[in-house]
Amino acid sequence: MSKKTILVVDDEQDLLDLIEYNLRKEGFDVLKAENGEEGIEVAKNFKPDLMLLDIMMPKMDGLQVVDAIRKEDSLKQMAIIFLTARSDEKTEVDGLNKGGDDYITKPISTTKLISRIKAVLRRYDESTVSDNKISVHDLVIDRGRYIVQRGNEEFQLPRKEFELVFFLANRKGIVLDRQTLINQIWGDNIFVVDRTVDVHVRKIREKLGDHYIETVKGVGYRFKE
Amino acid sequence: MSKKTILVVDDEQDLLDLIEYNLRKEGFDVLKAENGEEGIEVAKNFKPDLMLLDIMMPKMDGLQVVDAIRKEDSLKQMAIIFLTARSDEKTEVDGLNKGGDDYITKPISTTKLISRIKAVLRRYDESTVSDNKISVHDLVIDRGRYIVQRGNEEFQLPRKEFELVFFLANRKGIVLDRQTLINQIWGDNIFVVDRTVDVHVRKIREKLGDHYIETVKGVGYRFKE
DNA sequence: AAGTATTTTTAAAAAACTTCGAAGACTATT
DNA sequence: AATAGTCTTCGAAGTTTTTTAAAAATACTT
Repeated sequence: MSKKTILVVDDEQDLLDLIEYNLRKEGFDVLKAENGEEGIEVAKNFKPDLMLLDIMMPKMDGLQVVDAIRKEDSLKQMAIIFLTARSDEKTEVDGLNKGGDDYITKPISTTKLISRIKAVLRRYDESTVSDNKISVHDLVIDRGRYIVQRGNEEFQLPRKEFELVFFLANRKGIVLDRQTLINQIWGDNIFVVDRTVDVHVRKIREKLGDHYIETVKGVGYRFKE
Repeated sequence: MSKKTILVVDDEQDLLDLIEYNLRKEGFDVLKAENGEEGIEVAKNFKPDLMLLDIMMPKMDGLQVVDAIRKEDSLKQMAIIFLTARSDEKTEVDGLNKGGDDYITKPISTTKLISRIKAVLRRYDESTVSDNKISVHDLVIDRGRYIVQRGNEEFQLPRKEFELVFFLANRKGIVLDRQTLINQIWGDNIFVVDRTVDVHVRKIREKLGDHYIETVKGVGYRFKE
């Protein structure tokens, strides 16, 4: 199973760093955001597997963030774990209907955090097995079968190419720069030259046709809206 | 598939109503009970397909309820999902050993609840239907006799090879990575080198021909659609 | 229109992955 | 305890994919 990405949203910079450090040590990819709005933005762009969300934040609080997220079709199936300042009855009840999968009270125990995260992700995997399939334009990109279909045609793309279209297609319309693509598909600590992305894009276009992936000069690539 | 009936057992009236509302919206029939004894009673009388069971309840707790139910022959095959106050490792283990199919932590996410219920019911249906014999393409794979037939030909595959084709054939089209195959066929905590899978695939291809199992480089194997 | 920056192509090297052949370990049966 | 059939591991050999590097093409700027 591939590397999971976790988005941590909290207004305390220190805590953010601490959590990041510990999650990375466990082999997760980590994204950070310091407030609700930013969190939503990052979530939309990167589709993390799980979001660790502080409930108490200035401006937009955690529950509002959840509301916003559950409205997004593409984010509906992301797991969410709340961070609460204290196990406060009221908060708990509020969260009940809001769509969190679990909650953890501060101060945070690292061990607890990790095991809770793993538990949620594990449960998630089981119920989401066949959910990695997306239709865009005239294509069906099916990660279960590792196949791209167009009508009766079937394309068997090699792994990196496949992951690349799949990733782009899941974020159609938005431009992703090369480094982002590398971080997401190759992994954060892998070093590859960014021309590599170009070559893969080219191969995809060769096979699927060049009207799916658009290049935005000076920035990166984008799946056609 | 006919309409499924779900029995919800919880001592909080509010939660009971909330859950009922959401389940009905999803097209389930819903039964309710406010304590363990009542739950057992209703279960016996109505034979629901699935029981949503709070672990923490006054008088008779959830685990006792399960004990009682698993004794009843007529209820043995009902699915059970636990509701727990918090994801507490110990409860988790206890509960799953006791014969629950899944558990959900409060606060409850409606979306999650629904998808979890569907997943469990799906699994149930699958395991009840056609368990031991499957026809794919020109093959009949019969687990009762450990034999694969093609026309008049009969192949007697050794156990591991057999389990492997059988497993793949039951999921035809979808790509399974080696680790998954190992976990499923060899067992979760058994350690075998993943080349082992390759060798078994090769043996199968030697005997049955190589047009059944396809290799997806970098990912795993897949039974041909 | 020339010059600069960026992307696309191409080709070849490097890395990753699968297959194959063979041998040793293990099991069950006689 | 010997035999036959299975299962697992290992190390090439053979493929395919991935990456790099460099030339050609394209877009952008002044």
